[in-house]
Order: sequence, then structure tokens, then C-alpha cells
Amino acid sequence: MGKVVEVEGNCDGKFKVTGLEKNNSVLYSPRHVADPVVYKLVRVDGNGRLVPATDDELMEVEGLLENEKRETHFVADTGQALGCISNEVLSSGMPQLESSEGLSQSEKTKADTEKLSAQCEETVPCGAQSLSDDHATQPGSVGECLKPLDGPMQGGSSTSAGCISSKPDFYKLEGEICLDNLSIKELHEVFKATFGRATTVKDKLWLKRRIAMGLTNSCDVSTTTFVINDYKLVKKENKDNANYVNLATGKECSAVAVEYNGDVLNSLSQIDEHQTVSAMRPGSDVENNFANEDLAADQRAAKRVRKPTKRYIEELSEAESKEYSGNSGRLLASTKNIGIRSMPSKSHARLARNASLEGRTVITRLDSLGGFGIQVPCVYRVRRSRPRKNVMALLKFHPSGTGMTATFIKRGLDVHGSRMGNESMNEVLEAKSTPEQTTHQFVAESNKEKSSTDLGQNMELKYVDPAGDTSDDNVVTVPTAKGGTRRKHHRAWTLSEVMKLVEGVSKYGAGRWSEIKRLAFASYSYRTSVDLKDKWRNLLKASFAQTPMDKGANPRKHPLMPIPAPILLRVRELAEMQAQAPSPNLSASKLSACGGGGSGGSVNETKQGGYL
DNA sequence: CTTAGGG
DNA sequence: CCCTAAG
Repeated sequence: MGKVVEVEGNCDGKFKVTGLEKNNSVLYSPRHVADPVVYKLVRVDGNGRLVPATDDELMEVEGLLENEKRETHFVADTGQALGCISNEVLSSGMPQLESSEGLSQSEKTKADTEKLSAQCEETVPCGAQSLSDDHATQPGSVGECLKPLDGPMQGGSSTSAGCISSKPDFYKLEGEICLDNLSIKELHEVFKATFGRATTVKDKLWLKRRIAMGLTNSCDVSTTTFVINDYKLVKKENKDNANYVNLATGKECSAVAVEYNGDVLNSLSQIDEHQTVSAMRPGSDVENNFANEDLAADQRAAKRVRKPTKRYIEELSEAESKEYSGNSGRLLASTKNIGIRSMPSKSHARLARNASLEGRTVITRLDSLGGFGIQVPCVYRVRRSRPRKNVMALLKFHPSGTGMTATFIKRGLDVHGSRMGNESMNEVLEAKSTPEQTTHQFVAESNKEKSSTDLGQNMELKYVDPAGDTSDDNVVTVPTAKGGTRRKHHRAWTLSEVMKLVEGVSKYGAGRWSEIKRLAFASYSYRTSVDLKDKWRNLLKASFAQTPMDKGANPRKHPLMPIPAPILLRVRELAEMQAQAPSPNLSASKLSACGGGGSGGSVNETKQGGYL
């Protein structure tokens, strides 16, 4: 059993994705949970070669699939969700639930979708079932609330149409976020709340789309208005985007594989954005995703208009490198694993060309290195967090161009003694690298980094972990004096993480942190169960502290409390609830979690009742 | 190893 | 986040 999603790339930026089904039994055997379909993502590195995905990558994709699956439920849940916030959105919310059958799609892709769905089912059997149970037990609310929403959409023009909330204050949101109404400053706040880091990008469109992805955990940025219901985030849809959304719910699963490779393909394809877009189109699925011409056009326009400021570049590179370092790192690792050690010198030429082609985003300077005249990014990019573990692999990757750098770095390491581990290596680089060193180090990365900047603008084609944290096991830790290790950086909890946590608690119950970690945080490898527990404790504190008073003053005076009120509310609900039924015994809760029904199943029901 | 709680 | 005690 198994399925291979294969991506072939060439230097023309064209590629095709083929799905090969080896076996159809996936759907029928629940036992496969323990032995899920193996997706072998064959990725294309900067070299243009095929690279087998690493285990990490496979796992990551599973995580993505899980996300997508969950998102499916988001939308399927829309009716009910809207019902819970009827005070907010009824006048304009409009879930588009019709099936996406009519969409043209190749048989192969459809088959892929089915397979992927199967995979999704298997990946999150518990979540899926419990959610389904919810639907089953609450048909009334869905029906009732859907009715008024079926009317035609007022204001065909998109996102701002659905905005009711006159208050663009993210922290005071009563459940709705309309990015279109936010000022740049407010967008920055939302961004920070969403990703846990500040941004200085002043491009509204970029911010909106970025946040949109962050909030939806997907690459769907077709709408910029969101409704937070409980911990779930529901996109407000409009007619134009209906198709896309349907894809996102049902078929995006199949697109994920494509999108996941997108970054690599992009880094590989030495083409400008127009070509990129058109190159992406051949895939039927992708093309469907782009049924919304406005979106594509919109983004193209945005890309062209903006003159890349230094700030922009810096921000983008930091953000994106952070977000893609995991992928890139593994990419290189896999490259190493497969035994491709020699990077054709051609790549350097390509690199330079790439740089010049993308002059809008990457300022380069000519640098002579080992006899090569190559362009390297001028921006001084120091990887502040998550240093690449496999610098050596990276160096091997560019033997000719960076060989000197390699020895340079190696020497530095030697000077610092052999106790240096891989992680310390980067500290060396960070701490004492000269500008030249750093620059050279990033020569190897520049390929990816440029693609990253590209990604930032072609995000709609790729799955992007909005928080930029998913399955990044590359946590920087420093050995502590007492022998333990300590995380080097605070990793601020992102909104999506918090939502996942709340979701997990609601499903499995507070206290079952390891379960939650395994099931809900499978893709956040750096969050330990203790972290979850701590965060939950903080959330509790926050929710009980803030919610009751809710003074007209500014609870948001603390920038450190970016948790949207709905989530806090829900936290409180769960807390109260679980205080009453603290310990459903282990087997029972396990059953309830996976089998549906049971005492634990009342979790959601209770919450619903209380919330309504 | 997992949780809970204090720091 | 870290640390530790307790199961």
C-alpha cells in the first residue's frame, strides 16, 4: 500500500504532479491507522533533482492533512458555528456548502482526493468522529441557523462586504475579524497575535493575506474576514470564493501535496512571478483553485506595485526563513541522504540569474567567492532562531562556491573546541560571524530565501504553516549549567496553537496533555506536554481574570494578551465544565474520544449549551 | 514517562 | 519556561 506523489521539475519551471495509486484498500481497513498511507513526497531541490521526502516531511504532510481535515470540519461546521454567534454574523455570513462536484477535475486528481481523504480519516479518526457526533447530536441548530443565511450575498465585492464589526480592535472582537477594516497598525497587532511575532511590513495586502493564512491554517487567503466561534475560526465566504473554498474543504487535501512542493519548485523555477503563476496552472487542481481570477490578478498586481524596501526584505526574509527553515533544512538533509553531493556549478549561475530576476525582492551584490562571481543578498540575515542543524550538509551542497566558507566555518568550529555540537555551530555563526561569513553562509540559502520571498507573494499556491512553527523540531536549546537543556528562545504561542490547544482540551480533557500533544499537536513537535499544560494554566488564568470584568477600559492595554475573547470564553467554559466532571476515567474518556458518545462526548454538548 | 504545581 | 515531586 502506498501512494506516491511525484513531482518532476525542470528548469523551465514546469512540473507535473502525478499520483500513483498502488492500492485501494485504504478506506476499508481501520487498522491502517497504525500504518498510514505512505506519501513519498519526491521533492525537487535547487538542483532540479528528485529527492525523497524524509520521515519528518512525511510526518509533516500528515500534519498538514490533518489540518486540512480539520478545516473541512470547520466549514462543514459552519452552520452550527454561526448558530453560536448569531448575534454577530447572521446578516452576512453565508456558508457555501454546496458540493464541489461540478468542478472540472482530472480523474486522477479526484482519485487522489479520495485517497487523501482516506488518509485524513485515518490520521484523525478520533477528531473526525467526535466532530461528526457533534453534528449528529445537534442537527437542529444547524438547520435553524442556516436558513437565514441562504439568501443572496449582499455586496458582491468580497471581503469587506461581510464586515459588520465596526470595531477593528482585534482584542475586543466579539468573534469577527475583518482584516479589511483594519489599519496597518492594527494589522500589525493581529499579525503579532497570530504569529507571535511582530512585523514591520507595511504592506496591507501582505499582512492581510498572511494573517488570513495564519488564522485559517491554510493557504486559502480568498477572504479576509473571519469569524471566531469558540475556538474555531470560520471564514466568511462570498460568492466569488465559493469554489475555492469548496476545494479547500474537500479537495485541498489533494492540492496539499502539490502545494507542499511548491516552495521547492519555486526555488527551482527560475522564473518571474508571471511564469510562476502560469506554471502552477497546468495542474488541474491548482487551476481550479485559481478559478478566482480576481485573486490571482490581485496578487500579481500587488506584487508589481510594491517596491521592495529594505525593511520589507528584511522582514520577509526573517519571517519566511523562519517559516521555511524547517523544510529547507530537511530538504537539504534529504539531498544529503540520497547522496547527491555535487551541486552543478550551473546552479551558481542560476543563482545569480535568479537574484537579478527577482531584483524586486532581493537586493544582491556581486561577490567574488572562490573564483565565482555570484550575487548574494545584501541583507544581513542572521538566523535568529532555529539555526539549521545541517549546515554541513548545506555546505556540501555548494562545494565549489562555498567550499571556502566551509573550511572557514569548520576552522572556526575547531577553534572553539570539539565540544561543539551541531547546534552550537550556529551559535558560532550567529555570535561571531563576520558579515562576510554570514553572507557567504547564506549564499547557499539564498536560493531558498529568494524563493521564500517569492512564496510570500505566491502563497496562495502553497501550504504555508501560518505560524511558521509546524513540525519544526529544530528547537534551539542551550545546555544549562545544571546539565539540563533550556530553550534558547521564547516561542510565543500563536493563535493557531492556542486554538489547537483549546480544541484538544475540549476533546480529550484538560490533564491529558500527552494525548493532546500526540493527537492535536502532532505537528508541533517543540511543544511538550508540559508546555501545553502551562499554556492551559495561563489561559485559564487569563480567561478568568479578564472575562468577568471586561471593563470598558482596555483589557488590551496589555499587548501580551492577544487571546481573542471568544477563545478565552471557551477556555472558561471548558474549565468550569471540567471542574464538574474532572476525571472521566481513562478508558471511558479514551472511548469517548475515539468512539464518540460517552461521558467525554458531553464536553462539546455542554459547552454548546452553556455558550448559547 | 506523565502530571501537577511552584518558581 | 524551568524545575521538581509524585504517581
